Amino acid sequence: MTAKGSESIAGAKTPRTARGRKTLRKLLDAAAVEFGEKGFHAASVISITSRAEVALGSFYTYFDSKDALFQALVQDMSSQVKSHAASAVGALKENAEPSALDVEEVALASFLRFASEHKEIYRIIDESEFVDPVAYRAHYEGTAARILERLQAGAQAGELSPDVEEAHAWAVMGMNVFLGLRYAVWSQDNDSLDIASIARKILEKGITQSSRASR
Amino acid sequence: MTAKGSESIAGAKTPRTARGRKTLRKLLDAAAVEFGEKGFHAASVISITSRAEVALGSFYTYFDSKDALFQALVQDMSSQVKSHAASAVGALKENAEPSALDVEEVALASFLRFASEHKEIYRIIDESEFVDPVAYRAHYEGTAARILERLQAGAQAGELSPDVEEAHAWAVMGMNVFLGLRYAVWSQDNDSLDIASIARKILEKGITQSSRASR
DNA sequence: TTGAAAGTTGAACCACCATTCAAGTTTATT
DNA sequence: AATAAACTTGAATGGTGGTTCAACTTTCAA
Repeated sequence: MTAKGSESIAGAKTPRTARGRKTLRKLLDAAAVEFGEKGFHAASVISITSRAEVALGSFYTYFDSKDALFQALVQDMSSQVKSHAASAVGALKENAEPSALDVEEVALASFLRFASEHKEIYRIIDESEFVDPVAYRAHYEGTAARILERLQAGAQAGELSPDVEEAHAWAVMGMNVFLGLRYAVWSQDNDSLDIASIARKILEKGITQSSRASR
Repeated sequence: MTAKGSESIAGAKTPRTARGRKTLRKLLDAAAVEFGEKGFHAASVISITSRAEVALGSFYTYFDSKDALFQALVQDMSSQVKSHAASAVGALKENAEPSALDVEEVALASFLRFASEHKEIYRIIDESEFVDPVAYRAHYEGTAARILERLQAGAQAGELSPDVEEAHAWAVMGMNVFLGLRYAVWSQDNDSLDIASIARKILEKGITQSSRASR
């Protein structure tokens, strides 16, 4: 779960021994589960430490406060979403020059897969609106900016309408987020790929130049 | 603010005198502001009563608990969003037989107007995910169901693709919600009508039958 | 091996509310 | 005017849960 192995976690005090690193990881994992299940306020520090099988006091060896832990988790989740999509898109570009729509479809499909494996992200990102508003805005503004870049690249290439602007990115993001909530988090029975291809079709004749859309 | 004048509020004890009705209204309005500004947990009962200029104890004359008040507010907000959009769409149908896209555009425009006048809705609905999960699901499932009905009516009329299904409704809802967050709640400088027409164009060639989209 | 640094432990502290309640005031009714 | 019902008031209660801390154990380095 959570990020890689060795880089230091924002907001957490960096452990100096192997034992410390193990404890920190246990705390982060337990916290992700607790916050995902109960939300920030209902999850107590003691519920987190006992899930992690660590003493209450140890918590404060690694975090200044319950808030600091939550903020660390938001950052971690946010950057995981980002890098997950980025690597899926990157992989796609390895082989051929994909169309802008291929890119969006793959980005959504990878997001859906990620969300169904980490259903906590929704609750954690959502609750950051109240616990860490700056991180909340940063998450969505950053995501929208990345989408907009892709769309503008598509416009540049002549595949998408030259009028694409910020609002289009927010519309795409909204679609993706809600499809994820409904079909990755709330239920699993639908195939992610089907959902992604529905979204693709919506975009296909929506932001493609109409002269090409008619084909 | 909040609902009309005389109907009883779900979850609140109905006052029997004019003085009581006035106090209840003050509490509901103060609560909407407090919850909107601080969120459910950071807003204390005493902060609500003192904003309403009412004694702490009076709160419990009208509500069984802080939770009950919040639930009343969620229901109120949810049904206000619903009826606001419904009446805008209803008004549109008075004059002529509008196209399915006209209907969606008007529904979004009215939602954006409503959201910019009631920026609290976002935080209240969002936080209901943690405070009253049943209401949270009900809100989004209900909204999606209403959108789907409209889309299916459009399909019936031959204007929209016959394949429209639940996922399309969720995609539209996601678009609308995020456009509202960005352009009605977070900033105001853009014209709601411009945003609604951008969304309309996205849908226009996305869910319109391609034979017609080519025109 | 040994001392210092790192990490662990859980009881105790404390601040913060949600909620209760008994005593008071206002309003409606006859 | 008189009485009951409705409503108001804010101090007191009780529980929760974040945070601190001093004693203890483990790990690391020389």
